[in-house]
Amino acid sequence: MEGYGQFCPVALTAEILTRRWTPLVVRELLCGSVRFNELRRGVPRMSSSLLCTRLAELEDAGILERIVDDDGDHPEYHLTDAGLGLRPIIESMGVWGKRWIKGDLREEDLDADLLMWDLRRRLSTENAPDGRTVVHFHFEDRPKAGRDYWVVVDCDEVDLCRQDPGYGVDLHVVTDLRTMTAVWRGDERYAEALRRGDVRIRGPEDLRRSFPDWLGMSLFAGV
Amino acid sequence: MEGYGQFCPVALTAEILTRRWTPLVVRELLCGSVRFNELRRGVPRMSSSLLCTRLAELEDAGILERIVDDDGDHPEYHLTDAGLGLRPIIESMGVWGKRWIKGDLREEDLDADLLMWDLRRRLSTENAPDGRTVVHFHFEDRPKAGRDYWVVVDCDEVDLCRQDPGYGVDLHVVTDLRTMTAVWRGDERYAEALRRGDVRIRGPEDLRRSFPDWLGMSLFAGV
DNA sequence: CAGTATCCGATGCGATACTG
DNA sequence: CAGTATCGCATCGGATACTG
Repeated sequence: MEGYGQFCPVALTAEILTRRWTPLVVRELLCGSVRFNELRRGVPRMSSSLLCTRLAELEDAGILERIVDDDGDHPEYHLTDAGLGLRPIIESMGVWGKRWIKGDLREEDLDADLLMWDLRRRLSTENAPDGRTVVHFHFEDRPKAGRDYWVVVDCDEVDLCRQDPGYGVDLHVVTDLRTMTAVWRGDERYAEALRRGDVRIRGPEDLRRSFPDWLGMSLFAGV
Repeated sequence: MEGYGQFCPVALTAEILTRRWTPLVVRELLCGSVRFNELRRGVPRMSSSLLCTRLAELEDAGILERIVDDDGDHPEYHLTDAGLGLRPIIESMGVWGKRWIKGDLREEDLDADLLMWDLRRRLSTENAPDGRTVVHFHFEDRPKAGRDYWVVVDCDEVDLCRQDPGYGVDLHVVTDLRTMTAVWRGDERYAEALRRGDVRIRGPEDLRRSFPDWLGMSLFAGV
């Protein structure tokens, strides 16, 4: 891509930051992803080759460092100070999007994998019950293959599975993807969705009650 | 351009805002440009057809309104509230660029037309001398055709000319484009450039002395 | 002044396959 | 797991010319 031919700092920043997928890769890094395949899950529709290219560009721009531990060969990508400095940009993009992009989400922007991956990351282990808790999410409007997710919360670890991990399920959540996404984004209140029956929940009373406290929501839900 | 297929507000914003030239068009609008050809001068390397397309996209996105006065047909582009809400994004991009993009400006990012157009806009008429003042900028490193600019300050109006307006010149500024750009961006202090002889100035003592007070600098010079 | 229209070329990017 | 390599198409956008 050609540059803009402008000395203005906005233009110089735009040259780096407005390439396709780049803001989302930075968002993932800011959210704490460090491994290649972690990043991939945050931008599932991006090809691995393009992710590679973008990571290299970001490294060239001094935004991240690729760190290879000398014993293992599991590289990690860490934001530099310059990279951390991008937070206000990404954050204000999120705030603006939440505030001003109106209307229902497009069908093609719903993505259960992504939703569950985000949810996993923001789930509050502190507020979750002690011991191991398994939550089964069932998106009844999805095709069979992509309908079920199990979230295993154990101490400060959260695992996301596509198969029943076999420990038994403590809490069943039955809903549709659009509703769960809206709740996650803070477009809709959990309690309200529950009341309307768009979310159904099955399990012991105390778990059902505490669930919304540790479920977590999008970073921008508050806007 | 395909979307990102994500419900995340950052992704939704990025779909609109990261198209080529779009952030710069928004920057111009935020700086107060409202007419088509005003905007063009702020993004001189952008083709008029593409500017058209972008303006239409921004209108569709609810970021600006195209206002046609019913008597004349001189449309104006005004940011909506949503558009004004983009300021934090553009501003943080500028701040980041100023802070973190290091090294000398590339030769191809120097642009005398753009510099003078920016400078015209930020010149402080309040601090300028009373009556009409003509400042002649001469970029000695530029080819003959793009070397000379005259800035006419009169009350609260500032005009930029490519020909000597013929009122006589009150202040001559001789420099090179890189130095003037660096001073404008706040990378270099005016006084320092003057001392080093990279800027030479000719005219009455009082004008020479007050000049830096009303010359103005980039919005991001302070960073 | 404020755009449209048209054309064409580069290249960005998606898809797919392959590797240590 | 963490990438490379290759290929080919679509489309974006630059250039240019034209208009009311």
